Amino acid sequence: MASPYAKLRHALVVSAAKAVGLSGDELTAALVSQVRVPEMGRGDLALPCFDLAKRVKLAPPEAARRIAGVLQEEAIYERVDAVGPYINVIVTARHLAESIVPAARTPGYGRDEAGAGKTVVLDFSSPNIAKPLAFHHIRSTVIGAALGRLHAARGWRVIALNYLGDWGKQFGLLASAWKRLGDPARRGDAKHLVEVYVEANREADVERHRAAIAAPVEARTLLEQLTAARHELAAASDVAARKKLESKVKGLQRKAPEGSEAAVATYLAGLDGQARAATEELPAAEARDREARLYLKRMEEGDVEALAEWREFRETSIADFLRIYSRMGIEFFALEGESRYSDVLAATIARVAEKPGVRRDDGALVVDLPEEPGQPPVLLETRDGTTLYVTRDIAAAIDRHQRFAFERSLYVIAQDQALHVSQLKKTLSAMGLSFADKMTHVAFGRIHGMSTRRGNVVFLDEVLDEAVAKARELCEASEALDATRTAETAETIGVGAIVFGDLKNLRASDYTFKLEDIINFDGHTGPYVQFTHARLASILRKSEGIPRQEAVDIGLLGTPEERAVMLALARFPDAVADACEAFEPSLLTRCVLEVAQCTSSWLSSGNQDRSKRVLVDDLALRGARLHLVSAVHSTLAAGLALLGVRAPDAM
RNA sequence: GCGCUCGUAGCUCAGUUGGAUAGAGCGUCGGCCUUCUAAGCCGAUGGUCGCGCGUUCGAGUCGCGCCGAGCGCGCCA
Repeated sequence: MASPYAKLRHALVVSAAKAVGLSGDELTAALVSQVRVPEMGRGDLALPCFDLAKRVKLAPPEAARRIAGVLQEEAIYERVDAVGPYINVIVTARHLAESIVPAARTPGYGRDEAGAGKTVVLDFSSPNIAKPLAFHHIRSTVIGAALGRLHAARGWRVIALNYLGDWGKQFGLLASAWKRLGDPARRGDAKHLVEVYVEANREADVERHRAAIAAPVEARTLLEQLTAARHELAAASDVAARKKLESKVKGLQRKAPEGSEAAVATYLAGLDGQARAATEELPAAEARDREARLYLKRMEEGDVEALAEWREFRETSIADFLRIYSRMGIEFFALEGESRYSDVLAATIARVAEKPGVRRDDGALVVDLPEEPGQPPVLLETRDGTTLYVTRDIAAAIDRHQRFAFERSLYVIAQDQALHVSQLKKTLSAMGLSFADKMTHVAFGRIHGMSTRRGNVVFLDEVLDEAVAKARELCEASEALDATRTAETAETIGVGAIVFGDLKNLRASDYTFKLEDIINFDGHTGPYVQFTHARLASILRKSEGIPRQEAVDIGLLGTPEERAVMLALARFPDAVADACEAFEPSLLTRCVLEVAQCTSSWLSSGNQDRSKRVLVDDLALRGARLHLVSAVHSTLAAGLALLGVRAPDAM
């Protein structure tokens, strides 16, 4: 079912084409996509006539004039202007109201059946057990959950999978460190597990120790290179050579220590000290790293004791994750970790090995992708004989296709992993599995500026708590809110602000995390939309009932504020469809914001001019306005629900 | 070095397959609580769209070059 907005565009294009003697579905489709909202608020719709004019060999302004002349005769247009090569139309308020408001009040407005009979598998959130659910996990979690709801709204069967990182070396690390660092009394405490893991990771970080050992030499080499490069630059005369040297010096300066001679000496001495310490600790770190690998090996060989330990850690982490997911209203079809595939890995490797290009290299099993020269090969198995995550992803992809026969399989994973996902798809393709084409990497950008109070991790849970605390202050001060509902409403608003805040950003671009911004509820935020929704609910409560559809003359609507609200509402179904097809929830977020903004202006206009209020004395007008209120109220609620944000009726 | 992403207002970001005078929010400044909820509304301020060529009737958008940023690149996930 087409949206009211799509119908308006379609009608305009069909008439315009007919006016110059053209028709046809293909032409119509092409023209519909050219229709836009005119600038300067000079109308409801604008059609640039370049394309149309070309087809009938007229100058664009001439074509626009002719078309405008014909459109003027149509009853649904209040005004038609040809401005140069553009046609701007204003649709009559009556037509807007009649075509939009009843549709928007229909339950299920924005939903359709485009995905009926099809299955989408979504892989999202996917935290690693033993590590905390950190703030950066919000992106995959919230984008994936929104895409699931969007697909469901379009009739898809949705399989939401949380592919836990519950297998791998990090378990060996945690288990072996637990014996030394763990507090037996706090076995079931997820926070304590994280503490142990972080410390274990630090201890066994062989790379970090080696880097520390190499650091003093590297720093001195850099300084020498910098000095040499500066001398060369001073001596060089050729312009091209100078330019090259300048950029070299600049590059070196970025990495080299700076400051006075004394400061540099102190810095180098510091590095020397760190290197000595690292040299001492390195053997222990290597031993712990080896211990962790061996533990994983024992797990993969089915060692009962090792598996029991692993299972317990896993349960503790999962319980904590589920608590946070439930705060955000997120449910999964299943939490299926990598461990699900531990039994079929050998068979998977054997199956991949049937394809040419699989070879042993320094003990490790690698797959060459010949069509990708210069690209790194895929590693299936380490020289220790343990598997890597690509191996497990291959097994998982095959399994998912067998179980769900998906039409789409979406991997909501950070952009960083682009190479990994593309290798996964290419390996599957090379194995002759054509469903690889149905797999899409829904990549998202990084969150910068995670200013932290401890270490490098901001816990998602803590950010939610901060936002809820801020919301509670406001709720306690609110006169509109019943005191018994403060806590519940604060949770709704605080969590909603965080979820909405993330989904407002274009998924592919990086964004900067600032706690102050994220818990600031002023401006275009989740609480802004929720607040608008609450105001509408309040009006409905005070209205003494909404008249039946037949008893209302909806065409009485027509102030500029009301027109703006209706036009914004008309685009809602398009936003749902577009957000789903582009895997871009922010398209819906922005649409919802626009509806809320127009509505907010509309409602506030009643403060200056009482005749613009919804609850006016003229009962016919009041009835029509109440219908618009109820249309916006239900649409905002539906939009927020798709995004995973609750809509309070008072705040 | 190779590959991917990106550079728009003081800050954070939009800008629909190339279309009219590049838009929001935050911030700053000024109005509006006798108000269907001020978490709001109205107005002002603020931009050589990184730089330079090119394609086009038309470029923030497409191509090339340069400058700058981030990420990835065999035994972690």
